[in-house]
Amino acid sequence: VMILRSRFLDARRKRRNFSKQATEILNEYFYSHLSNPYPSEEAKEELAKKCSITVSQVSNWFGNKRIRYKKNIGKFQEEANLYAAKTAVTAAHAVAAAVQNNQTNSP
Amino acid sequence: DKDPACPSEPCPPSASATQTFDWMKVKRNPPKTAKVSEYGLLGQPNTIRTNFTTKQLTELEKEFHFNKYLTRARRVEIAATLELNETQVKIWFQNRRMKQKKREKEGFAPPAASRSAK
DNA sequence: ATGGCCGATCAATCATAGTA
DNA sequence: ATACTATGATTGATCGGCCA
Repeated sequence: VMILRSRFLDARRKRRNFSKQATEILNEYFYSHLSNPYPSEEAKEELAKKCSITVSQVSNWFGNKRIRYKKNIGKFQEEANLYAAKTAVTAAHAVAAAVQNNQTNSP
Repeated sequence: DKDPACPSEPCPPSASATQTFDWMKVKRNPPKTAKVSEYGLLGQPNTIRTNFTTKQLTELEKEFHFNKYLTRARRVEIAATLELNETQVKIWFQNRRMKQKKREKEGFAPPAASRSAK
């Protein structure tokens, strides 16, 4: 038991939580792509830059987020709605623009 | 990115019915770290993640620095010596190579100056 | 058709940061 | 200081795609 513990003597485990803004950006992406929260390599690089973290960290974040989210969807419902509403604003603009552009849609 | 968006958003009053997408249903098959030959009875000799001992890891690491890739013969030899499956040794090397590549890519300490200061 | 490798991901766990 | 929870990282192993 204690033998197995030695493997984790790596000092590299000095975790530092990401900044609030970074988490904000990551969550925004996650919830606005909830149907498929798998950012492409390019998207990861972009997120990494915006969050000032590495691409690997972005991957870790999404990996952990996805697993933990599906493990207990209910626990994230509140957070999900929060970001859903936040991104809804942006979406609304796009929709509004689209609607205006071709409002010739009638049943 | 795609936009299968909402052809018809039937979300009445309730709320943003955050549905259950496929990725949330994904389930991985349990590890088949076979070695069941001995036990014809119990169904799971080891269906869980193997914890390599320090000794095994040390040996694997040493071999890795000698050769990044294994030959069939070497794999058999190491597997026998460390009491692991050839598959486990093979997989360990693959993961090790990935880890190596990842380190070369961003192997230095990122400044990352940020304190959440919640 | 077969088997190894790659790249991405999963899933469980470790160790620490943050919160009560 | 104490107990518990949130979260970043690590890693054995799986999944799908590609190639010899």
